[in-house]
Amino acid sequence: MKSEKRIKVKDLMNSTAFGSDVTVKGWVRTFRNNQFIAINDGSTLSNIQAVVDFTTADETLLKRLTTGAAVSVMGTLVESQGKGQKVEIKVKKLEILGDSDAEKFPLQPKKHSLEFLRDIAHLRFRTNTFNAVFKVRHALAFAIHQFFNDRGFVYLHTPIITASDAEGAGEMFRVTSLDFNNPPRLENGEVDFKQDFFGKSTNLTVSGQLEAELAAMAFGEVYTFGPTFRAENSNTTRHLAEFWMIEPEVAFNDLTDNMQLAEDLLKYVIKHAIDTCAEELEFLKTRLLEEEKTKPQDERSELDLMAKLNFCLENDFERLTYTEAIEILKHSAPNKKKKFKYLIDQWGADLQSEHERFLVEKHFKKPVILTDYPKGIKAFYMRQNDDGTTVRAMDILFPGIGEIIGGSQREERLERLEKRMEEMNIPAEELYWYLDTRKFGTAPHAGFGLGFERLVLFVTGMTNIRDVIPFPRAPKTAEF
RNA sequence: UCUUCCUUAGCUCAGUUGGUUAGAGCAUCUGACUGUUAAUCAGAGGGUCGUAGGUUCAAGUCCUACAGGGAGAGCCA
Repeated sequence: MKSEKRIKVKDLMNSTAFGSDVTVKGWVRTFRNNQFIAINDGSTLSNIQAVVDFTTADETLLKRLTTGAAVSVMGTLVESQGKGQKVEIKVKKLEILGDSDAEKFPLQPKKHSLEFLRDIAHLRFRTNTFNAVFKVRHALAFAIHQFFNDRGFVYLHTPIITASDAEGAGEMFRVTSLDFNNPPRLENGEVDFKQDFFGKSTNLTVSGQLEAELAAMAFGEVYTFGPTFRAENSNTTRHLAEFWMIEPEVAFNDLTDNMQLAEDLLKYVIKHAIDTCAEELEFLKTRLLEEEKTKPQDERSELDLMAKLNFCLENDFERLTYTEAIEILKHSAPNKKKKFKYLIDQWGADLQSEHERFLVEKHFKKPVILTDYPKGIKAFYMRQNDDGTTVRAMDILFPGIGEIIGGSQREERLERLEKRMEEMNIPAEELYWYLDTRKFGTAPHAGFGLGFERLVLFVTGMTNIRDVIPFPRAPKTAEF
């Protein structure tokens, strides 16, 4: 068959060019009744129905129309006689581009568990659920760039390999070209990293924030959007060893500006997903409803996916300080009845997941921004309040996800910063370049980190973070 | 890393107080039907019950260890 120009299924579904010949290429989802091929080409969740005349068609060719096979069909676009679809293709020419052995191909035209699909992540793109999830993921990524671009931010590529292990944002993955079995050693037995590729010990980045701050001190507003690596042994539905993070950093912003930027960003990208992924979100909404049917009544969410997203757009996020949150928690029913595993008794304790969930899902029932945490439980670079005990930190908590954003106004005063680094045993010499921003033209500034996969989790209504990134990297998991 | 649950056919699962040759639906194969919508109907094949030990006359079922997976926790985004 000579190569006719292929038309995407998405463009065909609403076409009224009946009688014209069209070519469609895609993958067989099902072949029914020896004559109806459901073809999906990924452009839409919908399949186009191609009808073959089995009385004249080559029987051996029809036998090869198995689930998963790649096909090219040329035929006349007609109004469907059947009820399930408006248009279909009356096939004139059928070509199998790639066979798919029905005995071995693991996907069937039926529901599969997410756990099973995770094991065949190289094939799961071919399912409706993952088609929808990754379309939404794309839309969100695109919207993030558009949001910042429209506001004059510079997209900054911060390094993936870094020599600074000073930030303390978690365990790091070492990067080396030394012979792992026989590394050069110093006289005291330690590995001699002077002989390593970079002449020093290097790791994969855990954050681009410190570098972003440097650029913010020149461009005013910058953001990063790249992969981040944490070697934590975290086995949860919301942690990955390799994930994508968005980190805006804005000069002259204070914490209030920072909160507003974060809220605006989240609302903008969710709106964009609603506007551009109507079909996908509708599918995911239904999927979630089906999934929740298997749960007991009291564990089901009150709002469906679309209602939840719209609710998020229409309401201001609840803003309160850590201290106010502690007061609410202290007097909450679960605390008094000792239902919390960790009871809130005094100021200064770190909030546990159960407390965050209570505030977001039970008390306020909407996204919550917590600010002004005790300095003891937060990073060295956060701006210290005059009370001497709290810092200008903010965490944005989402229902079902927990912390989706963590950020702060940064400590721009050199002396305060150096003192805090000393208290927290952060080696100042290694971070001389960071401290230089405070020596030369320091200015108030603020920023935050948005966990991209957590955002995708929220918008798609999926519940395991490993199902919203194509090839998840997690402890004991690096397949594909 | 901790707690807890799970592992039976390609997939999803059932399997009684331990008791003959371990079942179902879907998928696959064969045939029928031919405007179907996860097509339908008839028939067939397919399992050393996660692995290794142990208890017992007898283990899919009870015990132990290990492996893999899920959920929750910690760490965080």
